[in-house]
Amino acid sequence: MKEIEKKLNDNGVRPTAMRILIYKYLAEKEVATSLTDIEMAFAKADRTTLFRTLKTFEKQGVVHQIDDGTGVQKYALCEPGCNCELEQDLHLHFHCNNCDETVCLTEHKIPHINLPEGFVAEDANLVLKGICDKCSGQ
Amino acid sequence: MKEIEKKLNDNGVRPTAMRILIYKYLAEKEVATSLTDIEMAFAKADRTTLFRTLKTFEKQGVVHQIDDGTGVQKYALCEPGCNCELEQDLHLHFHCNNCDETVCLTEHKIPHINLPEGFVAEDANLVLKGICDKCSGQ
DNA sequence: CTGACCTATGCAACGGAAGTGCATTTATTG
DNA sequence: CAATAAATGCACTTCCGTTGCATAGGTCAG
Repeated sequence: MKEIEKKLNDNGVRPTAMRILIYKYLAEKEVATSLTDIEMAFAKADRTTLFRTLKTFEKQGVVHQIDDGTGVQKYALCEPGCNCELEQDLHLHFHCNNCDETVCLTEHKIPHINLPEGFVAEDANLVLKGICDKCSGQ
Repeated sequence: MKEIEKKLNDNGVRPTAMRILIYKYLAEKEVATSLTDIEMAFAKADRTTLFRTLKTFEKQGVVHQIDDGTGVQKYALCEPGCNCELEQDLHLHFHCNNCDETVCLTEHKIPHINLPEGFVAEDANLVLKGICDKCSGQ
């Protein structure tokens, strides 16, 4: 518990009870999580609070946002030392068509792409879809 | 005009007046187009009709859907000979943060990625964001 | 030609999700 | 303890995708 408080403090986020719980939830879940997921888990909490908590986490580099093509924004904790905004740190995400879960493949960076003249890339998003390790093992 | 009719027929889409107009609009626009874009251009037409037309086009391989991370579904005409569903035909898309337009880079295929054991990729989506050729020239 | 039929179109409404404004509570600091 | 700032909760809006149902319009068999 204390580590979470410290982690949040280090990122400039005031460690309120709610925020610690949300952080803990994200840490245990280990897959990309939507606002609605969190809402289900914390039925008492207000959607707005959860929404703003995630936005705060994102701004302060605690989580990064993931667009996995489902049309729902998801979030996952940043790895220690993760610099989401830097192009070389962009890892890819895998969305399982079977269990509908999305995971970060932090070891797999997005390869560099040679663009046509005039195009300047600042950011990239790569999502692979298919069957994940848990589902393919069945 | 006749070519469009033929093209639609060849793809198993009945070439109604509306559909020909929509096809023409997409062809002239040359960038990924949202339902709302089309709605603006055809103020008299009903949103549902446009929506269903796009879905029909998609199913019949006339257009492919693009998720450029803006949270809005977009569509673009398939190139002749494009097999959107095949993995080797997956090209990448470029979203300009300045003019907000998304273009297909049909020449640039998504590079093959080696996934961890147990992961089976069936589909992929790569979106680069930055400044496009038109905007960087200014 | 005509009626039966299928398809396309139009209208209305729903539902999910992101987002905002404002009031209230909780925490921090002088 | 008072003053201030930050976090939380409630209500509401907007946007977009989507569906159900009724109608119009083209197609085809008899």
